[in-house]
Amino acid sequence: MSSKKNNNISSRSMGRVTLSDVAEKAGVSPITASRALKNPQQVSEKLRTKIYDAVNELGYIPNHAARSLASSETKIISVIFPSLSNAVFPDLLDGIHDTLTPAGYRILLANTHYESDQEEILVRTLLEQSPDGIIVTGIDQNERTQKLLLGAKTPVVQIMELTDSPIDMNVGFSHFQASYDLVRHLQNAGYQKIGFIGARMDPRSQRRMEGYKHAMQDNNISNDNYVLTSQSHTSFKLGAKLFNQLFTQHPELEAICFSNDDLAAGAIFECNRRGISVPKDISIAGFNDLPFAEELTPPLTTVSIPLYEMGKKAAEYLLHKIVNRSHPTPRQHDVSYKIIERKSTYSHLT
Amino acid sequence: MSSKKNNNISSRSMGRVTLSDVAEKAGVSPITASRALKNPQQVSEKLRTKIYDAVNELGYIPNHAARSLASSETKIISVIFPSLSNAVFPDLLDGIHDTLTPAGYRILLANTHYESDQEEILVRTLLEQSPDGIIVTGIDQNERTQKLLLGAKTPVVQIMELTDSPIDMNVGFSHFQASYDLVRHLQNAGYQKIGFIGARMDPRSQRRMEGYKHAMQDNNISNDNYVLTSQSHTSFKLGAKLFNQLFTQHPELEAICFSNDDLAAGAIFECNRRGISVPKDISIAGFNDLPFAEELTPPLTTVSIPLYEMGKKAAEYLLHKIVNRSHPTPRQHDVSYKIIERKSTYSHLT
DNA sequence: CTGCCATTTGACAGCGCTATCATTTATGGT
DNA sequence: ACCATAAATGATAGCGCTGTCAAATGGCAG
Repeated sequence: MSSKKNNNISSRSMGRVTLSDVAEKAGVSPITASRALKNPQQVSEKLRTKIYDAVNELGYIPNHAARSLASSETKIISVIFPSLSNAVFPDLLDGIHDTLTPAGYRILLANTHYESDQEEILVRTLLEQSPDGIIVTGIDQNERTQKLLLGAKTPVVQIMELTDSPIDMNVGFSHFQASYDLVRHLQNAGYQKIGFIGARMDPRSQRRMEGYKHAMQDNNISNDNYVLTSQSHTSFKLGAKLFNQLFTQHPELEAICFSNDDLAAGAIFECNRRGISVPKDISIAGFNDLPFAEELTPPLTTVSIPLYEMGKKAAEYLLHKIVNRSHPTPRQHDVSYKIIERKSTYSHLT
Repeated sequence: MSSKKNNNISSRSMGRVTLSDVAEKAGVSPITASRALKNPQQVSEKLRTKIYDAVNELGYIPNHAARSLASSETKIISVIFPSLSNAVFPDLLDGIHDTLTPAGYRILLANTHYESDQEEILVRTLLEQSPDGIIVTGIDQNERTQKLLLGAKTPVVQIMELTDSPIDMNVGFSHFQASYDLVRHLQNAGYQKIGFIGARMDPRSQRRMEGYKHAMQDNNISNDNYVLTSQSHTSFKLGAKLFNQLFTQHPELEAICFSNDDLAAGAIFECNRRGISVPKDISIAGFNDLPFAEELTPPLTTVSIPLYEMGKKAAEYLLHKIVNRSHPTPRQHDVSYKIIERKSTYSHLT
């Protein structure tokens, strides 16, 4: 009765319930059972019911590896982030997840810890899964990584930043422009001596710093001594430390832009502890508009990024290319940003 | 020259470079090439070099699906979390990731958004990948989910909480006990009228509330009116709102325990805004010891959880079972917790 | 009742890799 | 030199599923 190999379960098969078992139980051929699951409308209702019953009775669970091998579709999207502890990435991931999961895709996640060698290794191992799409962070993949990605002929979205020559597709915003705009905004509000504090100095932090520098130059008040950076990992404590360092050295500073909200919040906490009044004694601005930004005392002026939307858009771009076999036009999407002015800066106006 | 099918590339194969191509180029049989990649020490150095050269020259990337199908090993671990925006999970995930990635495993991530029907669906789809292991959050999987998990004969770790009857393995700590201890600690410090504020009220929040209630009962000063919960999603704003509600109604309260740091921080922010002195007018305690807890004004008394370690341990348990085909003894690991006393509570002592 | 089309079902082969077992070649002790 | 043992290589046969194409079935006009 049962298929020839069922009698002596081989060590390889592990006794798993297969589609053939289901088909046999339902009295149809395996291929019909397959269709009943993948394209139900192609199978008469009578057989379909029988097959579904058999599936439930046997507790059949499809084998994804076999399906992928046969159809060269994996329904897997690989996502490579530089970090998870940085709160922007969980938000981004949520957007990606909520778009892909309903479409039947699963997410394979990897974390480079901001090391670009890691990125190459991870891209390589993730490509072994032949994912149907890949999302990578930033636009600074090294050449070999780019070649790998290109060679895989898999849809790719570079996320977070904007580039004129995407590997494939691109969803993000200009960190340079955002930072530039923020500084110009402060300048228009009357600030002149503005400092910059950054940590980790990954490519995006770098570009924010460049935005700051250009804005200062364009206003003819650039001063390299007003810039302080650290290679250390971002934290509240580091924000406090760097703030103390820069502000002690340059008490003439009127405002400081931080490369992210965590550092800025650390500085505000420190000011509260030391009795330095923000924004009267010093104004402070952050970047990202994390949830705590508006809760600080004083609330933090910062740049808001539509992270969840960015994740959604990136996922949609992938799905578009998977379905239509060609990317949406344009292949680049600018999600933009918004300068959020709060009490940590606007004293000079009044 | 080339293998029989190479001439007319079939529509299915998509012209991918296969192991046979590598073998042919290196002048060996496919199986030897396979070994050179998986168990290099089994192949003579001479052939190994040839094979590696061929791999590089052709840009060969192994097909994971084929490997899984043939070996019934997927090198995939599925992780199911209820949320990513809750900051505890990224930390946990980092610990998992950093343990599994060096061991050659990849992470398939899914997010239930705290919906238990979602959990069942996700478990089902993730099982289709035949993961080599699964990590699920909490111990309250519904019966069908448990059966699925059990039937899959895959190593499973339930994480975050402790249970006497794990599906397979269990790494976590007792939320009940942690909360109980925190309240007893406050009582020992002289507090009597202690309130509790909770949100989202997932199983872990529930158990923390139970811990609070039992500690109050054991001290014979239990009062149901001192408990306020909401089904809404946790946020700073909600913490502030619930705090206002409870404290207005019960100004006699001396301390309030919050089900997590976010709510507690929201309350502290609100107190700062309203000029309520913490801990003089009201003491506040949180849960989780997120990075911002010690930076608040005043710093927050809370319960510290070794999240990264918990993730690591869970991953190690999986690896142990995968390698040894039996779970570590004991199959349960208590990562414990630590009560962190900070300025938001200890005024009564002095 | 025949013939034509659309719909439903099935047979076959193969996706790319590895477990298993058989075979060949090198190693070393007497 | 011999044979016993170990190490290196290969042939075969699937893993579980689906693409492709062929066969069977049903419906209906003439």
